[in-house]
Amino acid sequence: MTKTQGAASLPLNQILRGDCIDAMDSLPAASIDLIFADPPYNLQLKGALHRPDNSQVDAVDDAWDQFSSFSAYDQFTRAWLKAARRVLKPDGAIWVIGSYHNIFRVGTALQDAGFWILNDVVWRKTNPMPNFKGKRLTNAHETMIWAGRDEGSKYTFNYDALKALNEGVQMRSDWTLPICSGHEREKDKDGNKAHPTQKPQSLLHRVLVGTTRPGDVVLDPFFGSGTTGAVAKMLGRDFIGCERDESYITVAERRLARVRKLDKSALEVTQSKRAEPRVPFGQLVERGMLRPGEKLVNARGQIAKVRADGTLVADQLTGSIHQVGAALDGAPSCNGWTYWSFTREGQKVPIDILRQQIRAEMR
Amino acid sequence: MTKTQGAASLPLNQILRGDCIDAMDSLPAASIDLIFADPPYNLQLKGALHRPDNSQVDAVDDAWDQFSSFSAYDQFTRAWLKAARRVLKPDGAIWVIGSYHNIFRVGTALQDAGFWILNDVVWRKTNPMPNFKGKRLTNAHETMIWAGRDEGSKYTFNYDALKALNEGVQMRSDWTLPICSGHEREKDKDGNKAHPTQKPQSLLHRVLVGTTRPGDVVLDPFFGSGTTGAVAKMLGRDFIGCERDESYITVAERRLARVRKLDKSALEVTQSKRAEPRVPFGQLVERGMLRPGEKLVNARGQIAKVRADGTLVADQLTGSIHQVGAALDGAPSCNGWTYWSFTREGQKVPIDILRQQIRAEMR
DNA sequence: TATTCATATGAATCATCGT
DNA sequence: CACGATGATTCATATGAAT
Repeated sequence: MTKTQGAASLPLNQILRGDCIDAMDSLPAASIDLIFADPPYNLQLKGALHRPDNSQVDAVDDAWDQFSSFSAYDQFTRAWLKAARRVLKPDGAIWVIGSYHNIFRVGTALQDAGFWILNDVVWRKTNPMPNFKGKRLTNAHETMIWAGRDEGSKYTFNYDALKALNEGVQMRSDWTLPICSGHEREKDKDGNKAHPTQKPQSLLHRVLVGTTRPGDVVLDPFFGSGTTGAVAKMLGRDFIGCERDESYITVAERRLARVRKLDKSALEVTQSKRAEPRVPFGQLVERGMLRPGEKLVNARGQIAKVRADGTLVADQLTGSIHQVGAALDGAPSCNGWTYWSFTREGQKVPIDILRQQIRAEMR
Repeated sequence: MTKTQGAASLPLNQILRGDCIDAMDSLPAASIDLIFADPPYNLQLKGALHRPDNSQVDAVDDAWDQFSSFSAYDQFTRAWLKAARRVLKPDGAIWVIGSYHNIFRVGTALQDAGFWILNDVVWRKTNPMPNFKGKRLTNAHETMIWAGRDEGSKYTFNYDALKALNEGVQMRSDWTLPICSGHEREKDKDGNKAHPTQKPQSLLHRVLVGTTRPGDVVLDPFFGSGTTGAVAKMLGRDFIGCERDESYITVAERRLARVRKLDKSALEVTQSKRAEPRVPFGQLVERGMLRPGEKLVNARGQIAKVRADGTLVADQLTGSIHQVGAALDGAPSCNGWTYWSFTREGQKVPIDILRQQIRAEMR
């Protein structure tokens, strides 16, 4: 299918084979409404990584993620961004997703090329891979940059749609969503994951609902398994994908054939009521609601002292509020939140009151 | 107070007046354990912003946040990072906080200068300022970059303390904390906020508990209202601040005078097992806790026999508790201490229990 | 059918010390 | 510096078998 766009026409809802720069250069200038790009992250992993149970992590070690230096990665980034900028309409916008390995290079290149950053958005993963060796923090998020083509671009932003998606509260710059797994994950003929870094549809759903209109043309220069195309088709947007790996193209085409455009009623999303958020006891210390060194007391008048990392000490015992409570009672377990009290103005107050305060703030 | 550091001495727990580059250049090389930097964000705000109720937002429009171009900001960033890198110990690390206006420039400059990014950490604000005009997403987070001085730096990471702070679950790269407000916010003599961008103590608490040791020297090149110094003092770390604005120095010094160091027991945090002394398995045999010839068993019921020199035999296999365990599982490695159990009174007991007994005696 | 248990796995720059 | 030995280390889901 093609669409007349000014004097030229666009190869809509197709995957363009080969290098994305060549593919974008073949399109007319100022013809695209939105670009979503998931470029290589330049991970540069060294050796194999094993889980504590000795299973090996299936790492992203594909040739397409290998660059010889930051400088080589920058050159690559600036080249594809230049081609991307040419095909964008003056009021068009771009999203790029990445991790700390590459996102700072991408952000700098975007600003240097004249794009105007509108927000950086954090995708908080509900189920990230842990840090198996305990040497760093769990890498639990990825970063997306949303930018207009120019400082003055009149970008599309469906404020009320996103507010509705967020239970009537203005959508924030941090999005909590699970990684792509289960039925949603595309498999090859052996049942293995067909693409190492398939993005969840929920992420693209939010991007496209929030920053495109029905009938808009969305370009994805690194199409991969085709999540952008699948969600675009479902939401009644047109897409153009670029991909140089034939096996990914095969997977994406099979996937796209399965996708049906949603009717209006199906588009209405139902939000599940989220459970009460977990509040670590240490947060009461960090936030100064309890001082390190402060004394807590249980119903029998036994005392424990708070430490800077949110653990307690009582007699010879050390551990979490739950562990120390259980040990003092000789019980297998204990709810520390209701077990311990602190003192304010001569009154004993259960520490759970403080947790409730934090939860109230989080809402 | 000063501390002898090699041949030179450090102006500990003081605020150095003037430009931070000059101040850092006056310090000896390789003398600082950790740097926490909250540089200008280069916001480049245009006009005044009003809330829906027509009150005006008190914007960050200070002269110190004005740069003529991205290039000028980059030059500034690369200059202070160079000075910062010189004063860091080889195994030192740096934290830099910023927003999408500047953090991509900072991250690129860090990587180009040879720092090695360990994590990017998202500070999710529980109570961010909304987007009043409904033109973008609520800017609800800021980004921190944590980086070692070099790729191979043996940075400090108190994994177990952070895990304890997070209720026994590995700490993630997204931290949900409220902004600094209320009585924590430093006020000037008119009762107005004394600094436009004061950071919450909870943020620094987590940074310093997680990535410094008691007695470490923490440098903050953009000291401002002195949050880094206040939390460092409280946690028994030494600090050095740099600040060129006399009014901020006045505020910070008044604030620091109020802060009390926590007592020792409150400062102790959960220790890593790696810090425990190493106990050779042979010592269990020497001490008669296990007899030569005694049988050990793994989870699958496979048996190995203890020899007088502290090696094991199973089938044709001989070697350390780790080597025989790994070989039986066909695994690349194995922690023999948790892999093997012995029998006492009909009960299977992990041999690690015996190691813990020896360690308890050593204390 | 409901519940429990065991197993698999995800964009990861993932160890340290002594010889 | 290279190498070998020691030994520390995981969270949330999805899936499928067993009860």
